[in-house]
Amino acid sequence: MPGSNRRHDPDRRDRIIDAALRVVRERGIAGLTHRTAAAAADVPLGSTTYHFATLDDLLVAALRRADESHAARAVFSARTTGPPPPDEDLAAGLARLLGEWLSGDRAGVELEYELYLAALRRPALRPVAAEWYGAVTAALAERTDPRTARALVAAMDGICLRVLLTGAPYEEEDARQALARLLPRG
Amino acid sequence: MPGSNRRHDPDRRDRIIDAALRVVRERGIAGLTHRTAAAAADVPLGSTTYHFATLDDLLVAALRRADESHAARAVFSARTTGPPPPDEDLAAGLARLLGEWLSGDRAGVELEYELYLAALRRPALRPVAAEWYGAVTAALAERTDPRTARALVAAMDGICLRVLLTGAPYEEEDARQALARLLPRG
Amino acid sequence: MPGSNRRHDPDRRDRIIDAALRVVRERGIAGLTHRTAAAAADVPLGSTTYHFATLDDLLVAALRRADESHAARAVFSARTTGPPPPDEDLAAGLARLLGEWLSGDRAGVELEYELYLAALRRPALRPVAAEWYGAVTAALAERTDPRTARALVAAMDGICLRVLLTGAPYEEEDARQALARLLPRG
Amino acid sequence: MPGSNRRHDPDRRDRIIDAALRVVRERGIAGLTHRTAAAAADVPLGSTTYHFATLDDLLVAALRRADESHAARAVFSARTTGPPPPDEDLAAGLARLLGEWLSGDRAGVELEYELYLAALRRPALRPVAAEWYGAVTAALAERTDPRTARALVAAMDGICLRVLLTGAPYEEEDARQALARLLPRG
DNA sequence: AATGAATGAGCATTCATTCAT
DNA sequence: TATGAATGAATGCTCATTCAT
Repeated sequence: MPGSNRRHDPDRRDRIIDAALRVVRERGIAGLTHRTAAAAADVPLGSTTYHFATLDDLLVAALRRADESHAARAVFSARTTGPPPPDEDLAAGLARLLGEWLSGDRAGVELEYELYLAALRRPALRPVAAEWYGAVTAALAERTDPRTARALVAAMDGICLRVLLTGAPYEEEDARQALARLLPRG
Repeated sequence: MPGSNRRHDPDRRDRIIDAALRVVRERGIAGLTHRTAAAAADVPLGSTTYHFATLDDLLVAALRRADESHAARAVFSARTTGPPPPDEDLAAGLARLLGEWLSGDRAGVELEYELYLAALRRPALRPVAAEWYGAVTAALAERTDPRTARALVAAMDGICLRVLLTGAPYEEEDARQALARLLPRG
Repeated sequence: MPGSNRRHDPDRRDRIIDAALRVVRERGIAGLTHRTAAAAADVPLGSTTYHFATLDDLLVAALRRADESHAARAVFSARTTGPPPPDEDLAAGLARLLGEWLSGDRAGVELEYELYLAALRRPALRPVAAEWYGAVTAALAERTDPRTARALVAAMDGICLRVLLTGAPYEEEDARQALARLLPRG
Repeated sequence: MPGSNRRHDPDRRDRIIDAALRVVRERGIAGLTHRTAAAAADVPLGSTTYHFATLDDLLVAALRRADESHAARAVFSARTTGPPPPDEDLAAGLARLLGEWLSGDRAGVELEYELYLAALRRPALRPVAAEWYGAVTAALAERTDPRTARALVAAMDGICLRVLLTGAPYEEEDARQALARLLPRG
């Protein structure tokens, strides 16, 4: 069986990280262990402990990668840069964006939020959370002033949180109106 | 040997909940197990599993109690009921309240937020989170309309989250201004 | 709430036994505990331990009741007594009977066999097993001689066992032929 | 301290299986746990869970080994292959074989039957039971046709079952006569 | 007579980590 | 360099039984 035991496997480390992200997506951070990562990556247990001596090492690597490929961030950038769509204002655009995000891949939404919220208890993750917050705020600041951008991000965060934590439905018109109020009055 | 084994202990359930809150405060939700709760409450392991068949049951009880004894809620009520303080508007009051809360017992703040955020991945906690959200919103609605109250709560949630997750300092004036914008325009 | 706490409940013991049988049917003997019986009977745990001090007491009572209401036994009697059906011989009738039994309520079949086989390791159940064996043999002996009846019962037992233990399909024609060979040659 | 902890122990898996068989022999399947197996094999608990992730895995291995080393099977082969003993026919040989088996190591007989019968409620064991059934039937089929072999095995199973479950004595002459009837009539 | 509370023992299983190869 | 084997600790949870009421 040629190739059955891949002795030289330079991508293995990367594949373990991807597998770890998959595990967190499906079973939460609490479900990430050396074993679950090894199983998801289809590598021996010893391989995960070899490449990531402790679980924290693996978690940090996973978060870093999640940050890089963060879907929401890309979407944010695409939507909030460039000339504004002619027929909708910023508040309506953001409200619609939230609606699309929340009604899309829910597992992905939860994955991103869980990683983000994990910073509450893991100081090591705070720089990553701060980076993400800064990136989103900066993207929004291109369409308004920085202070307003921070307020918008906070409000959007709180709105999403309510949906995700209480199971309440997302009310796009409510969100649009709240975000609109936060904009500077011409 | 009378009294050597306290078979009759009517407050035991309550003491276990308190112990669970202490454990979560000090070691996070991940540190809460039947065993750690039993040790913290100084009761046998079987006692925790008897009163709370699953860990989720214990977590729900803990979150509910945290809500009940939530300092912030009491303060909310005190601040938002009765005639408004003459020399400060609602936005300034809420911004000051957040500042006091965030600069007070930080471990307590993290405890409450961690329990609240845990609902993201634990559906059993969602009804409790929803209750809490509803109670806070209702308290605020007495000073404004319900839709505005929801927007205020979301914004405050998002503002706190940023402080807690990124380590950024709390900017009371920023918060005041954002909350003020959310109020209906006279 | 009238009747909500039924203080005097003379059928409770009986209901617990019925519940125990239901538990064994669904989860096997290994699944029968004071707790599962209490839950199935919708009575407090203390009620099961009160009426049946040990689990064995409950198990014995359950087996006795199963024996009484043994469906297969009734069917056997109905089929093997009275004048023989004109157009089928004894072997064909028994083979058909087995087929009907095995293709009917499989949980019931497994319940009965599990209780029966439990006598292997529980001497207390052997008299019950012996009684059942004797009853079936006696019913068959009315249509042939006792020695042949015992052989028929043994063969039927072995045939069922193969189906139940290996998952092999029941082959009625094979069974009919084997049973026919066991009959005395005219 | 060389040798103080035997990290390298290539036979450990085998010893655990043997220990499991010993446990089942003495305390029944219900008495087989990871812990009892570990204690009987004089290995740490983790060693049993490492080699057999679930109890069913251990049970399957035990049943397979019991089958392999099944004394009866060896005897079967010896008795049923080669030229038939001149002075006894197949039925008499099998009846004698059963008698020897049932009057020999009774704990061993019960061990094997208990493992075999456990397939009734444990689907994981069914393939092993089917293998065993097939092997015995194939051995017998060398002395007669397959259909007759299956009938003989079923009858022998039923005969043994009656002895084991009801405590009735084994009647070799009855058995011989029943098995003889099952043979094809020349 | 009946039962809620209690508890120590035990369960299968998972785990991070170590170690010999 | 890589990994199968190993292990002690811990996990959530179930249990039969006891006991005070």
